[in-house]
Amino acid sequence: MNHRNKNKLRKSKQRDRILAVLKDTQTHPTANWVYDQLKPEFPSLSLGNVYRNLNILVEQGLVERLDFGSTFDRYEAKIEPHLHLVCESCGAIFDLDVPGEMNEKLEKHVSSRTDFQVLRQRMEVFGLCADCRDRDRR
Amino acid sequence: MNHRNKNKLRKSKQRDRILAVLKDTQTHPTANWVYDQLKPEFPSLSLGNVYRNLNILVEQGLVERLDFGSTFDRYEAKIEPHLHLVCESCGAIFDLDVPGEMNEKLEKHVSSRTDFQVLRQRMEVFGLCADCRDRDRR
DNA sequence: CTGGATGCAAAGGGTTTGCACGTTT
DNA sequence: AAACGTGCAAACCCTTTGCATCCAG
Repeated sequence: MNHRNKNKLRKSKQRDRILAVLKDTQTHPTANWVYDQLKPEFPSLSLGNVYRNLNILVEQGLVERLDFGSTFDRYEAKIEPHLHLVCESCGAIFDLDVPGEMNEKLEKHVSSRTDFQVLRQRMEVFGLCADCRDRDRR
Repeated sequence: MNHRNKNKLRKSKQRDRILAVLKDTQTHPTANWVYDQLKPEFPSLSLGNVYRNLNILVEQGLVERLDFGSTFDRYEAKIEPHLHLVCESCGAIFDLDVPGEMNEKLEKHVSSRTDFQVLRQRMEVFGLCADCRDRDRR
């Protein structure tokens, strides 16, 4: 898919800042949002380059690509495993910790029944956030 | 997003067959795969119409759209909640049951800590399937 | 008859890529 | 100097949509 060699990566201010922006935010931004954030800082920045660097960061394992039902990808800097609460009405995404031991339990469950080697997990809950639920009640 | 009225849906052989194909398969097909399956049966079938009907079926809650990292959507007929094992090497997707009570536990966890109303859950595990793991060992 | 369903082809829209130039090592 | 990084714009590709036609109710 990609023939970049991990050992040959150079420093790049743009890439550094893209990662920093992702680490700073509590949201789960789109590539375009990241682009908007950095455009003032790098007036010549191109959206294509944001995509390129996001892909590199994902390859490096520093950033995770999120794929919800929406039409475009969202990204987040990799942190502790956590649960995503996705509002199906307004699209907001909230983070929550995973119930204790649940990750371990799930992995054991898979290992005990299959030969699949688990590298990472994803748990998501879809529904209505408080605001949208209230709005629907009117 | 869509202004179709659920009460005004008519029967359609194409839509019936699309759902049937999804129910018959153990895989998690793309729209194009479904199209290929049905093209011999409906020589005039168009890919656009497959997409239209898949969207209708998703709206009706009969089919679920899956969004993994791949470039195109996959679909599956709605059945019992289950776990997806996604191979990051070959893209294969396997189903597995969810450990007992885990769904309930997760929902209680969310309800007890937020005002988020849970409608559905998604649990996925990414890693390497047996074949790909063996291949990597060579 | 009426209005949803379909085929066809064109348009959409997020993401990727080729190329020439800029930058890091 | 060599090779990766960037900007720009065009290309990609899956998905959606407009429109004339078809068909179920």
